[in-house]
Amino acid sequence: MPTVDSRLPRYQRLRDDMLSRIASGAWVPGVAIPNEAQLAEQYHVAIGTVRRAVDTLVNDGLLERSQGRGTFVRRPSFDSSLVRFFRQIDTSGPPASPCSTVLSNTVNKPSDAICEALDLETGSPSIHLRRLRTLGNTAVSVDEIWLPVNRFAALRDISPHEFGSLLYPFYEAQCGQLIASARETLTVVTATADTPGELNVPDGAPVVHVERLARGYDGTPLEYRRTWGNAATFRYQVDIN
Amino acid sequence: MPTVDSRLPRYQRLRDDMLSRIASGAWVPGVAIPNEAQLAEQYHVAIGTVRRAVDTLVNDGLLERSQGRGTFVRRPSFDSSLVRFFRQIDTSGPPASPCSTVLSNTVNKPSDAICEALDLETGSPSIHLRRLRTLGNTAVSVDEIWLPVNRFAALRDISPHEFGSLLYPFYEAQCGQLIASARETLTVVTATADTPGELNVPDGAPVVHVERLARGYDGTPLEYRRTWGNAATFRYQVDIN
DNA sequence: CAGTGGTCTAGACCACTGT
DNA sequence: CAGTGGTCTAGACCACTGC
Repeated sequence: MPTVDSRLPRYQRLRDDMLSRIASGAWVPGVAIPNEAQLAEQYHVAIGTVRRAVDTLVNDGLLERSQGRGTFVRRPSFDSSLVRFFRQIDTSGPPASPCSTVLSNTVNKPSDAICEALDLETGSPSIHLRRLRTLGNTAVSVDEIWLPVNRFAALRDISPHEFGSLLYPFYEAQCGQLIASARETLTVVTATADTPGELNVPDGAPVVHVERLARGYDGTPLEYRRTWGNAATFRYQVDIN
Repeated sequence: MPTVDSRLPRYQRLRDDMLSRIASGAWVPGVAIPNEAQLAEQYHVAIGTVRRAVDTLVNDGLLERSQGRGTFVRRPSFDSSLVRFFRQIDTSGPPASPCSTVLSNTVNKPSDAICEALDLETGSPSIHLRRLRTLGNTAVSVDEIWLPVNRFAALRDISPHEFGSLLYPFYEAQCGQLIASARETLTVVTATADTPGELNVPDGAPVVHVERLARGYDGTPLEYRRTWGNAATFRYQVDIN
């Protein structure tokens, strides 16, 4: 057990160490981590203690167990993202599957607020994507995305139509950048001249705005995103207790 | 271990049994449940198995452990309710604490949809509360609340100003009805003549609408609620991974 | 079949709470 | 101080996966 040896419980120190292995990329999504008996031996603890540490990481969504196969680093699925709650508005036709298209890929200087969110010097250039999401024949949302050039340089030479439908696996494949978590903030605004025209909402109509800051396993901010969507297509549900 | 003895793991059967003790009121919020050694003996299992069952209920927010004191049935706090994300709009003055007032308490026949949600015969009468929530000098939201008369009869003779600021503890004290969980659905609408006038929003302005169905420990629907709030004061945040 | 995670036990010892 | 939950151990056996 390296590093600090304060009087934290062993399973927590163990958890922290396993987390750093994930963050550093030593353990990578898709391949099994060492089995419980091996971990118990490596860390000189009982197998029950290993299980407990693994439990906490499974709970946090970082690991995934599969009986008989092993324990794996999980790729975040973002199932609970707010932007998944835009629904099809024209239900007369058949249910449509969502589709997304990158409209443009440029490099520019984002606002000071965005630089700050991404931990960049104010005025630094940044990769800027615009993306349209549709459901059936109607536009549901428009994304504006900013990425730091130093980590995402490989994206500069890629033309919009070459982007995949899912961006996060694409980031991983092209730039080796893994998204681990994000914070989203929802507000409601009214459409103005600044609202992305692709949405086709009249001025004054309510628009749902979602701001997202996504981070890597080590907590570094990797992506800043703003999404606008027609409020009429938005329906969000939570269970509480 | 009463009831079914299928091939579920013991800790799950144990969990189910403890859950039914909570649902039936045999274990009540505020007083400690039997200690782990006693439970282990009662159920004829090892203490580790008891701990595991308790763990799941703690995770689900139904029990609460307190080292050295005991394990208790938890009163739900509804910290993550959507309606807690209406914020003060006039931040020039001092930060204000939220305040809520019951405006009216009547008995009437709610819409068919509401009867269905509450598992009532269509056309059954129901208790109907209207409530105003303010933050500082501004109205943040208006609630319309429906409660089945058979369980909440004691509320009929209570005049609006006698209601407490927190309704759920009030339900518990007056009617012995405990709220265990709820489902909330958020949509965005535009203000019309039907929008509660207390909100002071102009026609056409965006309004956040939250629908809530709250249930008891046994899953019975106990309260149906609709909340309207000025969208400009709404800011909702989630962490995802 | 060997290897993995899942369940369960019985017990030791620690840390915190309230009297 | 006695009583509670919190940590940790070492081992047995089961259930599932993939070869």
